[in-house]
Amino acid sequence: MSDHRYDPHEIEPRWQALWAAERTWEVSNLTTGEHALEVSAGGGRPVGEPPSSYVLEMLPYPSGEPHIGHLKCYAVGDAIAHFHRRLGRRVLHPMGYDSFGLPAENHAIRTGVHPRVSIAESIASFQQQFRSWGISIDWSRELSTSDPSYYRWTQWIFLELFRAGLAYRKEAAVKWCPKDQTVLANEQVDAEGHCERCGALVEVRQLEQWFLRITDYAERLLGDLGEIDWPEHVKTMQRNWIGRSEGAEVTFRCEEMGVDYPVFTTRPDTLFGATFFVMAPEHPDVMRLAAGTEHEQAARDYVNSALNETNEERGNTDKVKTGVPLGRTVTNPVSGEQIPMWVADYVLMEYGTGAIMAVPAHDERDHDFATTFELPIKRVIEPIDAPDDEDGALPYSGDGRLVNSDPQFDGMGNREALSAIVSWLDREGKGHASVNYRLRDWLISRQRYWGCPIPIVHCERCGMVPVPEDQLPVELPDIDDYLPKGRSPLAAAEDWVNTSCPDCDGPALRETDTMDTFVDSSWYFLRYCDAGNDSAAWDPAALREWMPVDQYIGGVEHAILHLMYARFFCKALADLGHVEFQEPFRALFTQGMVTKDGSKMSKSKGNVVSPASIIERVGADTARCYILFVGPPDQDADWSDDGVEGVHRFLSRLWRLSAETADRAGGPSPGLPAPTTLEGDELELARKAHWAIEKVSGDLRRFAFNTAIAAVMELLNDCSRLRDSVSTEGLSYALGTAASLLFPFAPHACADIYERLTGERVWEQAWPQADESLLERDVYELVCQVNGKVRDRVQAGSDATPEQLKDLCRAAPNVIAHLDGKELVKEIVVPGKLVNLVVR
RNA sequence: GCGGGCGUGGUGGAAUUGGUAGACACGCCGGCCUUAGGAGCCGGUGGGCGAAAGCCCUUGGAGGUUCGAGUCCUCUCGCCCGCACCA
Repeated sequence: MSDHRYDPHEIEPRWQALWAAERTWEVSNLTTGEHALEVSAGGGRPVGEPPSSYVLEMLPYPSGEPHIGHLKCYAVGDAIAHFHRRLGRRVLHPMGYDSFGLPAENHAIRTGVHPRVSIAESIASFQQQFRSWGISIDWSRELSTSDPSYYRWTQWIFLELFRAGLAYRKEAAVKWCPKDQTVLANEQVDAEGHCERCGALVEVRQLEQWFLRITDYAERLLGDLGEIDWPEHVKTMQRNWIGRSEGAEVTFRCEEMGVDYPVFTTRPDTLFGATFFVMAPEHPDVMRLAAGTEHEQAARDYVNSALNETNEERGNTDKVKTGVPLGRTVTNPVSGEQIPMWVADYVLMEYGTGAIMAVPAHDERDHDFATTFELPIKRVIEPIDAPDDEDGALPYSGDGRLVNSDPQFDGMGNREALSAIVSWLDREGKGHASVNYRLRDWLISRQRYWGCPIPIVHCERCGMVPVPEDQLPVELPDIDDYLPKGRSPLAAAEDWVNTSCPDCDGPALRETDTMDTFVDSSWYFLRYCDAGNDSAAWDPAALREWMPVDQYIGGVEHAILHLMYARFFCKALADLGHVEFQEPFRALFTQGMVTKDGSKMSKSKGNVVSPASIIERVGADTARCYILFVGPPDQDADWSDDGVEGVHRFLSRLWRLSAETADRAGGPSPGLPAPTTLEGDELELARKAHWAIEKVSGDLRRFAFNTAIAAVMELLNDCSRLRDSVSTEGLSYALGTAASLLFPFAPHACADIYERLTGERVWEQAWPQADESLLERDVYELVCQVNGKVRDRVQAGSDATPEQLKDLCRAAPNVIAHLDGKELVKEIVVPGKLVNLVVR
């Protein structure tokens, strides 16, 4: 035994230094001309591989230090990036930081350190650690969303949306976080009505805010999901969030007030069963309707208490229904009946029109309400299977035939009646077919300091005026007091706020709200394509080269918000002529969480495994391999220190055997020559190497990194077993292949091994190709079954005919024993696998 | 309630198209080497019966389709995730 010892602390920094010095992972844009020749050469790319690849992991929020989840995400992305490179593709694999936002600002409030300073420290820490992980990043394109050179273009995009009418201001009932003192997007409030950031109970306030018109894109956001290679559960979440419902808008008229009230319903077929009408407490007409009636005071009390309810209280479906009558009626447009108007908190202002027709016989909620307040319940749909069952349970929401409606509809199937009734409403001018979405417009303004300023000036004479492009960026002024006071801290920066109108030069005030950080991250992947451009957000030619992103990688927690917003931005920018594609991310991979002892890592539980400490102990290659080996990367994985040791042993054995073999060979063998005489163990080992090539290549394409690493482990196990019975050349070939295949997961150790064995750089080598002739075996083990049970195994030639296979099976000793005295009724032959004899 | 997913040895997991269940690893047991081992190497390891050959059982549970089911179908239990008074 020689004194070779696997020492990641020597190996890893050495290769990192080389990659940094040579800028190995940088790619330039072909449009600059530098690489124009390279693309035509094709670089030995296999047929069917596109010339370029954009591999992107979701950009990190730089807070403190990277955690184990980052390690997993970048281990996955880096494996894909390396694999694509070695398939001959030019790979864009950039890095940046989502550096605006509340955590940095709250930290500033606590410590007095300016967010710009604390963010810079975190970024330095992230960058240093990412380099210590050996991730193959093109650092020349690094960006930070809080940098004026970046947010200048965030502001430019905002103004493009503003000019197109896609950014607008309106007063609305909005979610307000009393602790963070800011407005939140609907998506940032959890189901129980808590602020996603700080957990405080969210309140509702009427405020004028900035919105982006994402609802205009609801249909396209839904439809285009069919064209992208995303996990089905993420697409489902987006579909549910968009919440498309088909139905009709039907007008109910209040004759006393002379006002028409449209409602949205998915069940116009039940219109004849509408026995009352309910408005949301927030509906602007509620108090006007109740005024002067005996119910005025009760209605006022009810609305006040409903508005003070939390979402949690109000959303509880088990709660007994509450409401009060308004003392008015509306006309049922099909029956002409006068039905009473009510106000109740089970109707939501933000969905549909804020008012509903109530059909207690065929809707559970309306039924509860009608039961509580003894309102009439009128069945208009009868189940077809039980037409005589007059006492059939109500509410009934299934299909059936119409009863108690109009003679022209009675007896019709309800689905047929639905369209017939809608056509009738349409002809009478009382309604029309309609589609409703759950999706709301995106509220993007925040009354906070550390965000991208909204580039608008408010002028007394000209109104809202966009800041001219040549005056961008509107830079964030430095302030001393970040404390939220219900208006943006920017409002206190008077020198900055007071400005002149770009149009009339008169006195004007700057908009003091900043943008939601999701705006910053909705376009960063475009900026990477042309990160250094200081005359435009991007050169369209640069986007043409890289976009859309070939493989996007990140956590499922962004399944709805970030991924929906980024898709919306692309579609809006495409409509404005700035990009030429509709979908930003062709393929998406969502990695699972890393837990410890079965639960989420957290400081309070004291179960945090820090990447820095694990790398200090076993090195980056081991940490990266372990996190990919522990299980399928889209599933949650529990961190185990014992498991890490196992992977470390594997890398040690691979490195040690390779170093010894390189010594034994007396020097590197360029080109990794395969052994020429292939027989016996030599052949067996070569076959194993080619089996591993085939296995790892397939596994990488389906993100099965755990089985890919297991295949290399098997190859190494064979190398160890056969080390003394094969030639040094044969052993070198197998070990070099192992290193080549494992390189995407353990780049430092594998670069080191490959150089020792061949003198060459593994990342410059084409991905190995399996030799078909070595994948086929001339003999294999034929499984012999009787009645589906394995009874024996015999050697069979690959070229044996089905008849010969049957004969072999029938001749197998243990098969004979089970055939004894039985009648053979059927023989199933699966060539290459098994023969099954069916006997009676 | 609606939608999606999962359930395999002591543990993490494998089985890609309906074709040998348990690859690979952890852990455990035994052995070698060692002054020592939290180093390294070799062997064993789903359960039951058996000296062995071998036989039986086994992928949450119950049925079904099939020559053959972890994989497909029906029902059922348990867990996880998303949405939820969305008209």
